[in-house]
Amino acid sequence: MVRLKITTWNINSVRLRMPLVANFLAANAPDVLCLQETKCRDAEFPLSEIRKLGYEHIAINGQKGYHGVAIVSRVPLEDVDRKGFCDMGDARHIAASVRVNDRSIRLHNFYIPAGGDEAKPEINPKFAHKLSFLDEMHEWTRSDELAGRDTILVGDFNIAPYEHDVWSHKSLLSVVSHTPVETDKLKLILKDGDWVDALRHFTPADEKLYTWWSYRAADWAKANKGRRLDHIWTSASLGSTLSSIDILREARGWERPSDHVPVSLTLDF
DNA sequence: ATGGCTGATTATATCAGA
Repeated sequence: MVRLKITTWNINSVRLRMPLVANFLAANAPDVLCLQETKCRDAEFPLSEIRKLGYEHIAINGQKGYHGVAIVSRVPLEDVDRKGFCDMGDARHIAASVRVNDRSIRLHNFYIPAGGDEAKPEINPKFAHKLSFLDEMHEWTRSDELAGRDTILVGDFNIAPYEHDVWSHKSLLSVVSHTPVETDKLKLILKDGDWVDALRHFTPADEKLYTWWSYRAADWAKANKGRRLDHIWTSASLGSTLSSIDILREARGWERPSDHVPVSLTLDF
């Protein structure tokens, strides 16, 4: 049997939090770590520090100050690709393939736009961008590029699609990340592509599941007003390989933490 | 009580996050 463990983590500045990345990799040893919000240019990415930890294969798509995604891996990465959804010049996607036995598994790492404050696309261009991004992503998931491939979509989707993906469904219905227009779009992509929502695959629908807790709570753990913004979806072809998931809640309590925690999926081939 | 915070920037206030 071959085991593959993949983690997604919105790191909120990879340079600032490099010590946390090192601790996480040492203790959890995923094969592949997908990062979002790296917040640095490619030339500023801490390549050598990560390589020293045994993760020698690194694909990055960065930009100055904001956004930015990366895939770091212990196993070779093939066919690295970066897509520019919505033609904004944003670094919000990077893809690479890993080989398991005789199968090529395609990984797509996403940082979907947050969408700003107002859930009204006519007055808020950031929310309009988020909705357009979802529409483009939907089209792309139906394209030939994905047809018939073993695929894993991961990342910070910035949407908590289901009632128990937020601390209060009622209070958040008008809050960007949980409004019906965006959760409907995400659920349509999920359904149309026959994707497996790996976190929910292992967790009953009525059980609360969060991957993000705001910095603004006086005591994040006590308030526990979380949202499930980070996701791992697999193609149906990988359904039988899904073994377990892990949401590393304790990472939210680390010193100078990201507001997102690492989310991992283990697959057995 | 969703913003009370956090991070990056040719900074000392502004933008972005969500």
